[in-house]
Amino acid sequence: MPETTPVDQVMELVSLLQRDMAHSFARDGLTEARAHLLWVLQDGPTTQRALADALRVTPRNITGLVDGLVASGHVVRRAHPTDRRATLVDLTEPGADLLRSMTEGYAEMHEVLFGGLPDRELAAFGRTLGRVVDRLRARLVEEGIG
Amino acid sequence: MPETTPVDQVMELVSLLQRDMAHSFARDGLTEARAHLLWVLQDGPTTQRALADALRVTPRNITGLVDGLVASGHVVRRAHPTDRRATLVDLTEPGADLLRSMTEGYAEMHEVLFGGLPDRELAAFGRTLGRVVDRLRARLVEEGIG
DNA sequence: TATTGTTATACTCTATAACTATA
DNA sequence: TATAGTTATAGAGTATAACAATA
Repeated sequence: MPETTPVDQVMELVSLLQRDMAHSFARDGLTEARAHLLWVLQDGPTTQRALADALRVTPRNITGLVDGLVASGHVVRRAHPTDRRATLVDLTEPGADLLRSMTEGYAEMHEVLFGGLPDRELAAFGRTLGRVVDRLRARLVEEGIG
Repeated sequence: MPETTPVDQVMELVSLLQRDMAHSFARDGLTEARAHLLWVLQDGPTTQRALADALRVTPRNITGLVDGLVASGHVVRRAHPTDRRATLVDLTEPGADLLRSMTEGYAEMHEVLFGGLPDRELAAFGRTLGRVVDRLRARLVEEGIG
């Protein structure tokens, strides 16, 4: 019988989580990339340049994603108050509503994944996971994908 | 200061792992979708229909992915021995070599993520992760994404 | 000179629908 | 009738390169 390794478990987690999120986004009429952009707008109006950095894609991409979100009524482009080259992307009222529901969904994820787990078990899990994430981050830096 | 929750940690893990894998695949001249297809071929020659089910995409997609992998010399199409409608996709020698190196990379991932961790800690982590994965799987079934 | 965002172009992944060959 | 895979068509995400406006 094929044994399940911790690495298998992690990969399975990634796969399931991706499917779950893609499903949620689709239900909201969003793609993953657009949902990601909306998520970044939590921090307030943002230039397209900053969005490109946050999403790790080219500025050209942001143009397309923002175009889509403008068409769907979730965001608007506004003039930057001091830099006339730059454009600020900001949430509309419906966009802010959607982001709120996304935030609620994110909070509920804690209950879905960990609800009812003993505090000690959850704490231990978090400690180990923290180490794993740190190792992975270090590896990316090593590989120059920092 | 913004507190890091276990859900944040999980999301960070997913994000980092995706970047790491995309980087590895790109280094091998593969996209994520093509790497996934190659991975499925571990189990031997496979019909395109079975690949479509495994990758959860439409048969039309498999045509495109296989076309790409044929062009890059990683796989070949072969006649199905008994069903003349079906096509078997099989690894070439270079494709098998690449898959071997992917398998090695997968095995090394254990060392990257968990190397040097005490057995007890790793075992506890695996137990909790198993529960979390089960919960997530149950949720997908509930949502009808089974 | 450097930066911001756009137009132009191209590639990949994805989907649906219609079709052919076969079962 | 149903299934396997293709052609046709379309939309979304991604990239590079060239460009205009502004810093």
